Amino acid sequence: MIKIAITDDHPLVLKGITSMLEGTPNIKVVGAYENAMQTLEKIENDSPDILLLDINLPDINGIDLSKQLLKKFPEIKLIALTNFEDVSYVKRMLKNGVHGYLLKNTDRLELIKAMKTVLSGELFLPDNIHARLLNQAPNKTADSGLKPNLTRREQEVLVAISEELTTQEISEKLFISPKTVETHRMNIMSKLGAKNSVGMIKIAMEKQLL
Amino acid sequence: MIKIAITDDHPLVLKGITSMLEGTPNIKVVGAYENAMQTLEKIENDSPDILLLDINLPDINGIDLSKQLLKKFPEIKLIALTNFEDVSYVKRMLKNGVHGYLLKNTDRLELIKAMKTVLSGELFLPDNIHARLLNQAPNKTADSGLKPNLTRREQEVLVAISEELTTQEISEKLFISPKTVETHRMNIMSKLGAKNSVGMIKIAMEKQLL
DNA sequence: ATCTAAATAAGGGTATTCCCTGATTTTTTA
DNA sequence: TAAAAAATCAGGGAATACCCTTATTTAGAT
Repeated sequence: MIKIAITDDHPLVLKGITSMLEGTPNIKVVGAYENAMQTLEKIENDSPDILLLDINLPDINGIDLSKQLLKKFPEIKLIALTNFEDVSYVKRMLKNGVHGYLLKNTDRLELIKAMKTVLSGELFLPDNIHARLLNQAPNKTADSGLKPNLTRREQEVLVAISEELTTQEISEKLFISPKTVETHRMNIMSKLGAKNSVGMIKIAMEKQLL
Repeated sequence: MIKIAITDDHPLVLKGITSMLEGTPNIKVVGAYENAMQTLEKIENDSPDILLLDINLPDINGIDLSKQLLKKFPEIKLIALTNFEDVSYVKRMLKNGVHGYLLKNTDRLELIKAMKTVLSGELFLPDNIHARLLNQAPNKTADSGLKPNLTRREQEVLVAISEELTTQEISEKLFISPKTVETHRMNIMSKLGAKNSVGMIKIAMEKQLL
């Protein structure tokens, strides 16, 4: 029997995961905590094999909590729960010894797979993020559901925008019309799901396109 | 019997809400949709009284979807599901005629209360967000030691800009004049040495201000 | 209590981005 | 070689950002 505990300040997530795991043989949810303090208080008594740990907690951040937990309970496997926006956190948590991470829009199968993986001593890294995070080298084989593939020209325009150039300046730099630059910019924004140039640069940096 | 449907691309949320409402008398979850398209396709057939609608959907945004839904099905009550980051969206959705909103870290009681409220024809606005909106909860930037000398307000404006909000939207979020927002933005750019908002966000991310 | 930094606000612009539409040419890929 | 993707260009207008200046009110520090 694998014992699971969850720390998340969203009751919805707590309920959701519990519900997902209900009826799964050999897995039992033994604890559900809403913040770091509660986790530290109750986890010893519940003695879970795995703790699913939300990164955004109200009291202290997931990084500090994971450090403390790993120090006190080195036998517990930690899986970070995260939205994909939290990439930088995840990186740091992995460095701190967290055993895996899951996107919050995970499904039941992945959840179970993650648990088996970390229990076997391996790291669990969902491959869609994994590619983005650790695979700095552009691996074109991966189905880039999350990493939008910009064309060469779009990439150039993106870089130019990130250099604070105006449309006019970019057009002069690349020897194309300002209208073309605008088209490229719109297409980049569309591909990245950004509402404006600020979002474009933010997302591009998070996805390591810059 | 109150019929509920849910639109959210996170299976966790779907499961969580369904699980929360299970066993509640007079409430039944009749539909669960993962995106806007599915919602539009299936909602007529399911004919829920209330739709819980996530604001961040993969295909189109919650604002557009709520507009469409309210036009086609004016009798349906819409409750926006949101993280607190989405304050500006919520405002716009309320303007569009949405009947209430819930934080995703809601609990069962609030959920049920929200439903009863909107069914009675009133708006449901959870008071914790209300307080947040009114008080302008200071963002927790405890470790401001390393950072350039941005003031608290500048920090808030910076974050808002990074969330792709316009000057107008930021002014509504922070309850200050658009001109003040512009002043803050100018001062931030000046402090960071950026030529425009793009540079501002880029530098801010590099300096880990975001 | 006084001084100072911060936050607020506005006028009056100019520059730039954003958005939609529609289109032609070039390059890559199946 | 045909089809698809990429790159090119444009008009026209709305929305937003950018810039400089000045000024009052508020809050924090000595």
